[in-house]
Amino acid sequence: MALSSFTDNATGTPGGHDDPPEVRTLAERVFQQLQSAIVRGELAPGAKITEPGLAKAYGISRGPLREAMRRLEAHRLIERIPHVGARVVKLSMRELLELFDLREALESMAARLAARHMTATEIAGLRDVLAVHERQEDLQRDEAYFQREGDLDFHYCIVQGSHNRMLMTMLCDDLYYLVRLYRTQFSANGARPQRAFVEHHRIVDAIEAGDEELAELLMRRHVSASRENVAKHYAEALEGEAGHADSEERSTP
Amino acid sequence: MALSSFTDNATGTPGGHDDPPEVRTLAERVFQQLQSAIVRGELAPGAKITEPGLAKAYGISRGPLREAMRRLEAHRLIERIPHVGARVVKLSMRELLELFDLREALESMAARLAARHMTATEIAGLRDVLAVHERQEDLQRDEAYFQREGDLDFHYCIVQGSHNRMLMTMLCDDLYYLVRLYRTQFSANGARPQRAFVEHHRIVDAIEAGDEELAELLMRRHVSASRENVAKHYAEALEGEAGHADSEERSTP
DNA sequence: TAACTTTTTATTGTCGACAATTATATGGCT
DNA sequence: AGCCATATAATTGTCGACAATAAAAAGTTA
Repeated sequence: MALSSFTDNATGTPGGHDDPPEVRTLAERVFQQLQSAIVRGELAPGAKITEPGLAKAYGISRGPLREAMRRLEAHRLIERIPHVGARVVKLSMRELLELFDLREALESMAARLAARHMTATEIAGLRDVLAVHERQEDLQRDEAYFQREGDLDFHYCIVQGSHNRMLMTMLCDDLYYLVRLYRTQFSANGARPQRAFVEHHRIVDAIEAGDEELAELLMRRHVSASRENVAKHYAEALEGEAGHADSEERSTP
Repeated sequence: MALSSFTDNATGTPGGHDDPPEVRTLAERVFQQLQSAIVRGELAPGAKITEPGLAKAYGISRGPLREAMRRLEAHRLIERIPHVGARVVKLSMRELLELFDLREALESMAARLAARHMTATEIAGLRDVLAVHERQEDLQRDEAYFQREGDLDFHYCIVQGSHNRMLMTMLCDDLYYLVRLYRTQFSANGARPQRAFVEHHRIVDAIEAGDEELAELLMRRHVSASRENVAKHYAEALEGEAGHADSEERSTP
């Protein structure tokens, strides 16, 4: 059971093909398209979003577009100021570290619940995901993919295994999109694949053993280690280039 | 510093007075009004929300109303089905327990961060909140108030003390409204004020001592105890009245 | 030239109306 | 009577246009 519904979810980048009426309402469709565009970096962080521009670009009216933007705002992918406008969110390093704190709290709980509720078939599916990652890593050393999407697939499975629907929506519908946004924004290759890989295996072992506390602890360390890794890379990059004029005010015509 | 911005936030229930231009846009105003109406139970759980009806009731057009509804949907206060309609959310017992798991994860993290980051003045303000609660409880035994709003004020302060803005918005803007909704929906008086009170004090002690792990542990137990208390009450109420015809399909004219 | 005021422009907020879809009511058939 | 098909009604989805606000440009004065 290799899930691909999370990795490639965007139904129709501009020019895509969606013959079956996947989503029946315009607002829903443009929401997904904008969500994907922002997460992939096609809409630059901090870029101003002008309603007539986007409406014309997507060939729809401003009504559904505004509803989609309201949803994006609630998901923290854009920031709006009344009577002024909306901009694509631009994560600062501080907010990135805050995001890791949230992940540590929520995903460790997810691991605990997964150890309590996950079925045998679900655990088998989780092992399959790890096997796919191992093959991917072993054959072509495509660490970027592993760290970028595959890692999230693993965490995605754990959350699903928690059988807590609120936790699932909160992590998968909200936080993970921010995580992916940060990964494209900071071009964070992460690059500690083999270590993360063995940590993943240990977590699955704990889940399979039904050891709630161990699963929680290991997941907590796993996320915390990832956080420290990011913080370290950031500190290095900071002293490497001190003071650079960053491009501001990019707009979308 | 007794904060009242969370307890009584609703700017203008129908018939209220808001002379200064508090919120400048209609969509924002009707969003807050609907949010308050839902949480207070003025809009019954499961009630169908019809757009022309609400638009006429609030004296606005359907455009801003739909934007407000999209925000309510993202905050999980209403549920929408395309081309069918929207209903006020109706928390099941399972979802309520899921909510407690989320609170346990997030608020324990908040307590840990509060122990790390809270300033002396913030801790003093927190003590003031507890003092107010003590007076309230001691003088008039108004346990309902204490358990209903005051308890949330305490948790609200802790979250503020975490200095994690993402955590703040996630708990205060999303989860706490669901908590209040559940409290009105289940008419959950809770009724373990003195025990919760001493637990609150212990948590503040740990925060003041800067003991991150203890603060986290105590908060975790505190939320978990509240969860078990609710589950127990539910089990009792369940065997008390077995099989009752519940009113369905209440609409808002 | 620099700073302030006024005018112009563009974007956002709001509204009413039409089209598409679903729910409801009516009528016909076994 | 009960069930299915049709027709009606109501609600949702979408659009274009106007009003209100903010940003940008032009003009004026020291």
